[in-house]
Amino acid sequence: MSDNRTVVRMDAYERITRNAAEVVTEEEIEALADDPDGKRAYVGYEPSGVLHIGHMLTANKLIDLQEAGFEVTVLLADVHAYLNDKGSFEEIRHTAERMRDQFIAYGLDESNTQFVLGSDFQLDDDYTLDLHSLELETTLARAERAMAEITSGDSVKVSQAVYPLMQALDIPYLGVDLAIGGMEQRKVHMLARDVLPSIDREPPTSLHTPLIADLGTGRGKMSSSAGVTISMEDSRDDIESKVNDAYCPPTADPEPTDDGEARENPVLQVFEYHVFPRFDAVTVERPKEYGGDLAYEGYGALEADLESGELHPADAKGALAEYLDRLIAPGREQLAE
RNA sequence: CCGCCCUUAGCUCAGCCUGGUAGAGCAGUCGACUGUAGAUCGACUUGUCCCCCGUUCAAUUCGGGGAGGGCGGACCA
Repeated sequence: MSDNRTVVRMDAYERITRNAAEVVTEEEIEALADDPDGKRAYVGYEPSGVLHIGHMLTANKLIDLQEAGFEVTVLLADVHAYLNDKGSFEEIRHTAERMRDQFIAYGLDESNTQFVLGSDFQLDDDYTLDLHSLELETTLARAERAMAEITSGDSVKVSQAVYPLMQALDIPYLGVDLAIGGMEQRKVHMLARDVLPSIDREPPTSLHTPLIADLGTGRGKMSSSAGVTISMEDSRDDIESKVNDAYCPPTADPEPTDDGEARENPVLQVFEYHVFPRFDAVTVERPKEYGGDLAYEGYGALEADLESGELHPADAKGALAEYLDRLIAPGREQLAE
């Protein structure tokens, strides 16, 4: 923090809640923002070895929280991944180890981030008995609903009903004040709020990041399993090509498809949720014939320029690839070792 | 445990009755047109037809066995 004078000072509440799709509850977040020091937030990730843009979105929020004074726990959820049919336990555990370095390379503050392996505490006797207690409190239908957006595979296993209950239980066991996740996690967090009091634990406050639309179509949500994603494995050329192929009408509010399915502008979304949170200023390089370079200090101005036609989507894409590459380069180098 | 149905391209499925190694839509790839993408045209690609055994000159197709998935198995009808 050697040069704070050029950085716009943001108060804790604003930094904590910016770019959030939802916060539960507003009052609880305000209380945390009033005195963030020593408070702990967490995200759980199923280990995948390589960080992708979905991980990066919640990681941005963790960085915000660290800058607001929070302490941060990253749960490398090896047991969860196992329950979600992601492979053998040994394989999962191995990839979990690689993930830690990926997060550090991405920009989490190493001295202020606690990495915890799920299996380090989720197999303890007390935990197991508490888990069974939550199982007793929860109908199968409720657990299945909570998992609807998370489950992999086409048939629901008993393990996948246990999964959200463990997620709930992790919160008190990790001593967490604030649970972070994408919007696909909201039903799990609501379940946690409902069931934790039954074992005399505090219901958690949660904050959910938005889901970014599929890069290629602007429809649905970007997924690492289907469609195009961006990860730390991508070369500069990969990124340029993926960004160039992205759906990008010259507006922030595209027309729905002929079938009536809603569409977003994923290029703008990536600027909003990935680029501007990490860069104070963004320069769009533009050939002289089209008016020369443009500079932005916030997302709103860039969106407005795209909307008005001042900024052409092709130029926006060029800048997006450049800044995404800067975000990914450290992780890519780390992977290469 | 018992019964019925399903398993064919990345996805949803047709074909099998009347055996001769297979199709559609969507997706994807490549061009054209746009200073991006999309839309729209044009061209193109894709398959252990779930596995094993049997019958047959020949099996995705017929028979048997197995695996995976779905639904059902009080009463009422």
